[in-house]
Amino acid sequence: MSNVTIKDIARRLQVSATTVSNALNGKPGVGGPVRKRILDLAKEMGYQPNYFAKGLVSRQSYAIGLVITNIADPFYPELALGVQEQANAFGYSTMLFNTNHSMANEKRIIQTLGSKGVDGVILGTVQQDDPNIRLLDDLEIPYVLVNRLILNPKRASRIDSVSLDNYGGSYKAAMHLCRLGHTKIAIIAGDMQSSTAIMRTLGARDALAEFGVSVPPDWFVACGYTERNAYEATLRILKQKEKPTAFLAQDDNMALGVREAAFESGFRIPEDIALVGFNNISLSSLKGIELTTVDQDQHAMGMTAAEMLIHKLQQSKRPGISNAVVMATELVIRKSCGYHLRQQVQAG
Amino acid sequence: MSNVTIKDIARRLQVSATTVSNALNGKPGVGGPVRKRILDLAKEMGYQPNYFAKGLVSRQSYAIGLVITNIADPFYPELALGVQEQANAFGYSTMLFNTNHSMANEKRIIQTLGSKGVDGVILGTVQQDDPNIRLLDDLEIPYVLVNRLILNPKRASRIDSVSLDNYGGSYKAAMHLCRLGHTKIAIIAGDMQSSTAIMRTLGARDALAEFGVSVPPDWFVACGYTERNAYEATLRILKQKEKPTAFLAQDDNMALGVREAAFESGFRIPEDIALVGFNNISLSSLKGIELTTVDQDQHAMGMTAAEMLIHKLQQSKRPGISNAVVMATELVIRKSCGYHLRQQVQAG
DNA sequence: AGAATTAGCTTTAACGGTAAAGTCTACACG
DNA sequence: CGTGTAGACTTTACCGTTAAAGCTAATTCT
Repeated sequence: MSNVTIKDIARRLQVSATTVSNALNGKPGVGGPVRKRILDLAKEMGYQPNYFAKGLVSRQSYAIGLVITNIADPFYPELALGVQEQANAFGYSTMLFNTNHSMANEKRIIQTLGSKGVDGVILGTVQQDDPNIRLLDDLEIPYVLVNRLILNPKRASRIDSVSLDNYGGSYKAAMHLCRLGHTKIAIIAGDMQSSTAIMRTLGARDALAEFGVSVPPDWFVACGYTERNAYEATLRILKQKEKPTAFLAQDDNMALGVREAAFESGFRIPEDIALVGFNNISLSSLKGIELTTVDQDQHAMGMTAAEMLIHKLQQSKRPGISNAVVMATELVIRKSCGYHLRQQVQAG
Repeated sequence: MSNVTIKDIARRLQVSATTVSNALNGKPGVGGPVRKRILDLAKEMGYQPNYFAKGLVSRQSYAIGLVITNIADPFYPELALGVQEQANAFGYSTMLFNTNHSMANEKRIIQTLGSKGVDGVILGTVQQDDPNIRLLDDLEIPYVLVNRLILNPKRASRIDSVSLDNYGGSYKAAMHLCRLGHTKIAIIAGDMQSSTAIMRTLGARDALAEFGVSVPPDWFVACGYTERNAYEATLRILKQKEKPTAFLAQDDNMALGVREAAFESGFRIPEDIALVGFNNISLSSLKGIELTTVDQDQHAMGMTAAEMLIHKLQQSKRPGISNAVVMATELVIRKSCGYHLRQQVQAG
């Protein structure tokens, strides 16, 4: 941090500190020649305004916090990138924090964020009964939820959010399996405290119901979005006498866990077992994986969330209007459900 | 940000602001009963110290910057996670920035970081003739290089860094191909301005030289670490009359690009073409991919870099000692080179 | 007992920047 | 020719916290 201050410049030019400040900030009340001398000297001396002093006066940090579960989960990097690009475009910086799915961590992070004076927070980790929303309210930190939301309509109506059409995406995925004739379907769900898992489960069940299909309790496992847990759950399911012919994973990572477990148990995908994921992470398109999954645009979601937050920060006072953006999802049909095989049969 | 200040507490308790400050910071000179009353009231009123005021006095932000090329590159999330975990453990927060491989962005980011008053920077994007190192010096921001370094011994001796044994890892990878009998080997290199690519190239060439193998100019392509470029370069190489039997990719992403291009050109891996990557990103172990690659511990690298930086920040003045940690690499043999086929042949 | 120390507090000043209210000059206007 | 006023600048005060120095009364030392 350079240690040239406004006062140093003022002293050298025999003017007051206020004049220097005004000149540097393009404010009126400074004559042309003086202004030029100030600007020139500031550049020459490498003047950098002191962030803390500015923040102390303006109460603005131009920093926002992004809270996610874990940046190493392939779902998040694109989202984080979107947030950062948009934030930077508006002159904001981003502080990234990982909760590792722990509410206690979430709490600590929010407190840290508060004490660091961030202007706002983008929260991607809320759970349904999350007390930390209250904490944000108490600390008077503006926030926007991303990817997840609060379903309770009483609370939701006052909260800004950017989320996915999880219900619709999951509905489409389940429909796809039903149309391919599957009736024995297992659901590998995420964390049922998260709105994503709740809505994806709802969408899937509604689609299955239309075909009169229901999922036996043994075949519905909530795995908390980890590949490892999905892998183990699948091994267990595939050891049972009665086996499903299709797996609906609520996340591509978990789909990969299912995939590994299926292979290890001696099944082929898609010939023996059909598999659908959710999120369309980059590696799901790789040759040999070619996972049928639900696509959405994490990057756009991140950008939208950042834009929404900054917009909120920039309007002087809370106008009482809350905004819930829902982003579209799209089923991407690749090979893990065997749809391509069916087409060949039809053709022949 | 709560707006309870030390002065509010002082007024309510009829003591001076300094006494409140001392009590809250556990400093001596405050009597037991008064101290207790201050602490209780502070908690009751929800006092949060003002970050800017504290920073203005202490000149410490307890924030560090992490500069990488792109968080969406699977190489970085684990590194970022390691940095953050270690930083948090020492009470520091992390601001993440992506250069997108642009030096101009890197410059702007460093300036932003300077003006935000970060205590130090972990830089994962330096190039060989990088002028932004000078910028960091000028701004007097302590920094540590991670993953990349400055090779020029004159400059390097004064710079802290955490890097990989890129030479050794690449040497081992190339050796593996040579021992399998390959003599027609293409190298898909990264950005030759980066130390990683330079050292990996050196290691590979030295290993090949031991077997009398050299790489024709057409078969050496610097792709700037992107899957897309690697894909295109491979398509081009595989259209030539003379084709390599093995590809040495300096990065797993690029290896995946090679893989897709090879499949698309009608070749099988490993039967027709052997492939080695570098980094051992998580998806390289997936069934059907099973990429032979060079493993290292990004998480540990991130943690080490953060620890080194914070250690540097905490020792009062520059002791003049610089520290260059090199982390081990290990060849992970999977199926993309056909080593497992060869064993079967030997066994049969 | 008188001097020296100590605990427990207060006052002052400073960190760097800026808003608000002043001062001073030059010039326009009736 | 006096008055008003706009422009260029300065002075003062404050943001919230803390370091340094100062004060007072009680305690310890000799």
